[in-house]
Amino acid sequence: MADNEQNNTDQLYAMRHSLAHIMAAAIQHLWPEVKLGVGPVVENGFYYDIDLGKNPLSEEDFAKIEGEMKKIISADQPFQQSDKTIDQAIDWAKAERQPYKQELLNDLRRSGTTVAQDLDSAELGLETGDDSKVNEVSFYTNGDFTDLCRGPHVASTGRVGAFKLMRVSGAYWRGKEGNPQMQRIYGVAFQSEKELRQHLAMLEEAKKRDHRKLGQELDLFIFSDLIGAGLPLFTPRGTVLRRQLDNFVQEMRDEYGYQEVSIPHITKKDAYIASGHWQKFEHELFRITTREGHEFAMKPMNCPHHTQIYAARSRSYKELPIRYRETTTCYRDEQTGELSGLSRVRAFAQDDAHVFCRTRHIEEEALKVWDIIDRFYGSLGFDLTVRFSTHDPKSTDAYSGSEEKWQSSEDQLLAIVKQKVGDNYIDGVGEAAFYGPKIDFMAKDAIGRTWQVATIQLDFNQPEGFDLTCVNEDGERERIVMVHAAIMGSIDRFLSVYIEHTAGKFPVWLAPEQIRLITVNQEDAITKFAEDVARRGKKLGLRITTDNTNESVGKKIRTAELLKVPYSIVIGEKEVETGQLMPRIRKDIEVNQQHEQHTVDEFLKTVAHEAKSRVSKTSL
RNA sequence: GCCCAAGUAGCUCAGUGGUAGAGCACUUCCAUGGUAAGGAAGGGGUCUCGGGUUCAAAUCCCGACUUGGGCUCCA
Repeated sequence: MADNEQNNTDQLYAMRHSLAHIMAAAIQHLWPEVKLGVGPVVENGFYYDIDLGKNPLSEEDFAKIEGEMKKIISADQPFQQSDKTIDQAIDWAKAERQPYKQELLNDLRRSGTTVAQDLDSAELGLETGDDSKVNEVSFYTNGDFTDLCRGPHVASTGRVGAFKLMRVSGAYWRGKEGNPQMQRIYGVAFQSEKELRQHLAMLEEAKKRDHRKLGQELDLFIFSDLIGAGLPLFTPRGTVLRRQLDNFVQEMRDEYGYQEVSIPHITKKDAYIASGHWQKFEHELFRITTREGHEFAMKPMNCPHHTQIYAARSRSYKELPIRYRETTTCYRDEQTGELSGLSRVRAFAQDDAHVFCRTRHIEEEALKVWDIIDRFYGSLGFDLTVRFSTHDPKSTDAYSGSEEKWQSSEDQLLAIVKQKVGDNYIDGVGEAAFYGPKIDFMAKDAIGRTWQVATIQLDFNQPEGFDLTCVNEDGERERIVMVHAAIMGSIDRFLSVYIEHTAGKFPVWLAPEQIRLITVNQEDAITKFAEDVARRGKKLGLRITTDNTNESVGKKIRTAELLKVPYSIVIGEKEVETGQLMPRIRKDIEVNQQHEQHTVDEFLKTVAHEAKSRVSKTSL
């Protein structure tokens, strides 16, 4: 990062941090009884956690708060730093009746740290030098408001740029479920009005692209109160999308020697005891008790089932790697508050695959998966970043297996990461699965947001749990390893990302409906001609429909346009006479060639070729 | 699961204690149309569900369900 860029980043941080204080001060002016939590800087802005007891504030209060903030800003009060000893600080918190601050300070005195989260130490006046014992804490004052704070701040309240309060939501004190719920007031802030406006415009754009909205408008999927929360139902159009995306992935996998398998959706609980999932995820399983009292569960993942296909007979090292793939639905009893559109559901299709292999195969197998990931996301227009997700040595009970095993498998994966991207990856300490480290892929979408998508996981634990072996060159049983790989991850979740990425303008190969024929009227010759074109299109594998309804041409064009059909073609007397088509092409595909004439065959073949080659741009 | 907000026709929404509304969609009729909404008529709602307050509840209160914004969680 260039120096002045770094300066800008620091400056923005100080502005946002200062705004958190100004907001807290404003809220305290308006509600003197407010109990303050912490108020850090977050992406695009800041928040402050507050507690107003039984009279919480609502978004309707924002205008009032912003007004008060503006007063503080125009007063241009200087931010003044001062130090207190811990005891003085605790006395201050008591005198101010700020129990949350007092709790933080007490923790600080007790242990030299607030124990909880990184967040806290960023908030506190902690100077955690070499010595963990802290004696002094830092405060900042502006006007009549003083807060425990490490800084930095801008020089005075007049220098905080442009901001807007966005929303209020619940948040647990110090992020712990057992703690009281506070209110978190979010604001966004930028150096200039222009940047703020740009950010708000991006949010508007995101709203327009919301996959829940587009799913409704483009007739892709629905939810039913009768069926239940988090259980999406896909319409014929949505199902085409899923099928096409999945075919793409599975065809690539087959190139690399994967074989499709097929498993039932329930299993005895014993499978999850063996895999280690039971003790960790017992409460997130949909459980079923048979009439004879046996306990089953809906499968929340597929690895245990797949291991049993592998383990059904003894395997020679010569057969390895064995690669199973399967796109199949998994079921997880997610908490209702976590459900959201297609992003988080209770039943979702995974494009899952498991490679059973020897340690020496890991690199090659991981690189094959990586290759599929590159091709898939490349062709859909996503940029990927890589996260190397490792275990957190500090919380050992979250993971299975010995520290030694973890080290060696992480070293192995890291070598692969380095080979592919050098140092160009994010460290994901604590992001590993409980059974092994992962390489996770984050896709950046068309409006700059990133989403976790694909994953390659190394697993040395389940082969132990299920006693998976092969017979090696010496005739001995040798422990194997598993590589888990999902390209889309969950198709449902991937669709939510992809719908928002494309704003519903799917490339021809994915479009639920590729060509729509629009008849000018319902005369026999015209209807017959349209039927003939449709028949020929279908023969070429195209998804082609005819709108022969008794509506005006303008209306029918509008309908096709709203459904974002790539090609619509008006069919009237002219077409019947000349045998030429003048396609109306969706604007994002190709602007210049609207209404150029093509023979029916020429047009259909070009579109069919376009669909088959999975390119995004028309070559008409 | 927790905090806050919302739920009115298939969809988007108006209606705030006194007989349920609009636009689009749907049905029928008229018009037979040329690149983003032709015209008319009609059908459709126990106001999510269950309790309560009231002479009277879509409207106020409580609970459940669903949705949204967060928190917590995510194999």
